[in-house]
Amino acid sequence: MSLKYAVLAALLEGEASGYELSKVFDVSLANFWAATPQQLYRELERLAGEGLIQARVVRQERRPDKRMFTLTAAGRHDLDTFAATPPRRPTAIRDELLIKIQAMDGADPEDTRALVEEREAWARGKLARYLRVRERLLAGRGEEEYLREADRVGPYLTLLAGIALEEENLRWCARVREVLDRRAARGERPRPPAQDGTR
Amino acid sequence: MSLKYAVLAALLEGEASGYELSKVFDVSLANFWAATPQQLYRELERLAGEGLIQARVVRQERRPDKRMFTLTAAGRHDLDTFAATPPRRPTAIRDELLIKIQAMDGADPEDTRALVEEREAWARGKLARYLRVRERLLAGRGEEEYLREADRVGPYLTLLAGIALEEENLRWCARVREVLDRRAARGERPRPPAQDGTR
DNA sequence: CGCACCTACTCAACTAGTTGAATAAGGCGG
DNA sequence: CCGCCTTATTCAACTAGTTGAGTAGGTGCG
Repeated sequence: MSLKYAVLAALLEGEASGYELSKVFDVSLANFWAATPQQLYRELERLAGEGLIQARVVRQERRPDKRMFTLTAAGRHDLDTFAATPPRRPTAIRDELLIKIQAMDGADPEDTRALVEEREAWARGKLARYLRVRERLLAGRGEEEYLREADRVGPYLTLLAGIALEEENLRWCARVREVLDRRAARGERPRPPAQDGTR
Repeated sequence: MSLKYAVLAALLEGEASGYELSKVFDVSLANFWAATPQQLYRELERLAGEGLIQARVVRQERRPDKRMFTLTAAGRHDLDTFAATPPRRPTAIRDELLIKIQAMDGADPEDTRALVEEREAWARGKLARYLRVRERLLAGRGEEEYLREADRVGPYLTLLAGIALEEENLRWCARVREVLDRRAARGERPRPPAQDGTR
C-alpha cells in the first residue's frame, strides 16, 4: 500500500522510467522504503491503470525503448492527501545483523567482528553517497539559507534522516568493536603471559 | 527466513510461549525485526517441526492452556552458525512517515507538524522503555563493568542500537519542527506586519 | 573475440507478511 | 451485570515481497 506512495513521491522529482526508479530506490529512497525492480514495474503498471501516473514510450536508437512515467493531477492529489494523514502502521526495521549480534555470544568473536566491519564499510559508503547528494542539493548555499528558501524541503529532510542514521550506525559499530576487543583481551589469556622468562 | 533466527534468538532468553514472544517482539525485538503474533505462531509450528525447538503444553487453571517453547541443541547450533555468517540481505527500513515527509511540500504544514509530533511522542515512549530495560540488565553495575563481565552481551548491544536510534529520531523530529516553524514564519506574512501603527 | 556488464524491461512461481475473525475463560470498571 | 480488556491460540483469505530466468542490443576490457 505504501510502495504506491513511495513511487508517487519519487515521481515528484520529475518524469522517470522504471529502470531509473529502481536506481533511485537503491540510493536515496532505500533509506526508508526498499523495493526491488520487480516490485516497481508491477506498481507502475498498477498506478498507470488507476490513472495516478501517465506513461509515454520513448523510442531509443541504440538502447531498448523505455516507458517514462509522470504524475497526473489525480496522482499528485492522492499523494498530498496521503502526506497529510497519520501513518497507519509503525516503522518496521529488518536488520539481520542485529539478530546476529543478539545471538553473538554463541559464536566466534572473530566472526562477529568481521560482520561488524562489513557493516561499517557499508555504512561509510552510504554516508559518502548521501553527503554527495546533499552537496548537490545545497548547490553552494548554506543549509539554513536552503531550508528557508527552497521550494521543496521534504527530500532534504529525509536525506538528513539518512545521514544521521548512518553516522549513528558507524558510532554503534565502533562501540561494538571496542567491546569485542576488551572481551577478547580478557578471554584470550586464561593465564596471564609469563613475566619471568620461562617459556 | 530470518524470522526463524529472530525467534531462536529470542528463545535464548529462556522458555517462552507464543503469546509471550509476541509481547517481546513488540518491545525489544521489534527494534530490528518486526513480526505479528500470527507470524510467530506459524513460525513456532515450523521450528518445532524441524526439531529446532521443543514444545511442552502447560495446563492452566483460570487461563487457556499454553505451549512453552525451548531451544533444542540442534536449534542452538543452527543459531550459532547463523550468527557467524554474513547477512545475505541488506537492512530494510519501512517508514511511512519519511514518505510523507518526502512529499510534505504539497501538504498543509500544520498537518505535517502533527505527524512529526506524533512520531516524537512515540519515540520518547520507546526510548523510556529501552532505558528501563537497560537499568534492569545492568542491575546496578556500571556499563563497562557489565560489558566486561556479563555472560551475554549481545542483547545489551542491540539495546544500545535501539536507544541510539530513538535518540537520533528525537533529534531529527526537533530539527524538522524547527524548519517547519521557520518556513511558517516566512510564509504566513506575505507582507511584513505594519511597523507604523496603522492597522 | 569472448565475456562480463549495462540498459530496459517481462513472466512465472514462490515465500513472507497482513488482516479479520473465531474461540474461550477470567478480570475489571462503571 | 454488561461490555471491554487480557490471556492464549487457531483458521482462512488475502496482499506484498522475493527469486530466477529470459530477451535483446550495446559497451568496455583485456
